[in-house]
Amino acid sequence: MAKVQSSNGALRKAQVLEVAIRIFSERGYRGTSIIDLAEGVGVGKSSLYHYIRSKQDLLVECYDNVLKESLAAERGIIARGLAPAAALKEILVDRIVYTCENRRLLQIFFEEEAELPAALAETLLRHRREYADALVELVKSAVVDGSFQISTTPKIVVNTMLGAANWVYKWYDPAGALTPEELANSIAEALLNGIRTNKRRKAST
Amino acid sequence: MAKVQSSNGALRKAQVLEVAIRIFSERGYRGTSIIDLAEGVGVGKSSLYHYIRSKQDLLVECYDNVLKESLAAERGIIARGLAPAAALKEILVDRIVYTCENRRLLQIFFEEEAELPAALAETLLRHRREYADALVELVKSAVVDGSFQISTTPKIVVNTMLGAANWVYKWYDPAGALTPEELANSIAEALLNGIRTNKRRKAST
DNA sequence: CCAAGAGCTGACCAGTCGGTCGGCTTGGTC
DNA sequence: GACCAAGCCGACCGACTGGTCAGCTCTTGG
Repeated sequence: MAKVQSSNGALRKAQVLEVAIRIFSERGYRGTSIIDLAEGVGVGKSSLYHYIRSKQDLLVECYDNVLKESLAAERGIIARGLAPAAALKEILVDRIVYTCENRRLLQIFFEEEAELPAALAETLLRHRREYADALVELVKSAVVDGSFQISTTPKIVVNTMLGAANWVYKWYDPAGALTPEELANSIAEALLNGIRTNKRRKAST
Repeated sequence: MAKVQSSNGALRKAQVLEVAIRIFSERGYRGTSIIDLAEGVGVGKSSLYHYIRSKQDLLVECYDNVLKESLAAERGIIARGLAPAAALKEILVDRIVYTCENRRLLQIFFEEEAELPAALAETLLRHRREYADALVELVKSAVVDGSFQISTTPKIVVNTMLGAANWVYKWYDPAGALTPEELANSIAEALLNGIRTNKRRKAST
């Protein structure tokens, strides 16, 4: 009785990943023991191994999720054929919203690279480059079509934007006043329109 | 012979910290064993304990260094009484240069918070808030005096700028073409002048 | 009503961890 | 040439790690 002899199995597996994301993000991958995870799920530690093959597999799954989601989102937006500047903004906003809604997962994604098996580490690097390169191309196009006006290289511009967007995982507060969408639009506009060093305008009201 | 029965002691201690920064940043604090550090320095692991009290002390020292340096730099610039917009840019540039020159240290600073003893974790939070608050005040002043024109809250603007600046530790390549100063100026200008979504200009050439 | 198997477990394993300790080596100083 | 402390080390400690395994319990389908 009481013990429900459980739930579907696939559900349980998803629950394990969910718990892992929470605890990995709190204590770090290495600082989290299998027992921590088992307690988080509410089972003995041997039971975990019915759902995962190893602790590292959980981490790999985290990276796979982020990688797939990120690239798919970027490609999807580019495929819509918007003007470069508009596409760039959409990608930025989308990424910030995603980051807000998956802070813990993104923290793991950005802070546990050293724990990845060599093969995945390489894949990660390749996909990151691919992601950034697409943005660089968009910036170049936006400069050519006149909608952007940049004072440095496209690569630095892209890294600056990505930094501002990714950093959100460090400070976004889900209990805050703004929704992820509002926040994302604010940041994207601040970046694209600039904080505007206003050299010849006077302040009124 | 050959074995130098060593160097001053204080030198040795500095060397230990240097090695620790390198290896912590490569494998993570938890992924680094005392033996790794000892091998890095070239001594047996018991010998390390002549220079440090514990592994955690090394980490604490990393945080102390960054904390002291960051706040001192910010205060120093503010004390010079520049116009808010100019002070903001100086702080930003200074921070980016510092980040370029201490990538590994900054990586530790941003990614090992979970390993800190509770007392230091609190101090860290307080100092971070202090650092950010000073920037928020500068932004507010710059808005009031008309030199900035922002479309969102000062706090979001500051977090956006800090994100772009701090993220540099993730991608700055010391072998790259730009010096830290050049890079810092590029980023600061991109942020402050904006990537400028240029709505009424036409593209020529 | 029973066999099957999914779900779950405690006991166990070999390895590693951070840290300690007693004592050896060595260079500098009287 | 004797002494001494700084520097250094191998051996050791208890705690904990990720992972395995044989076997128990309970639900379900025939």
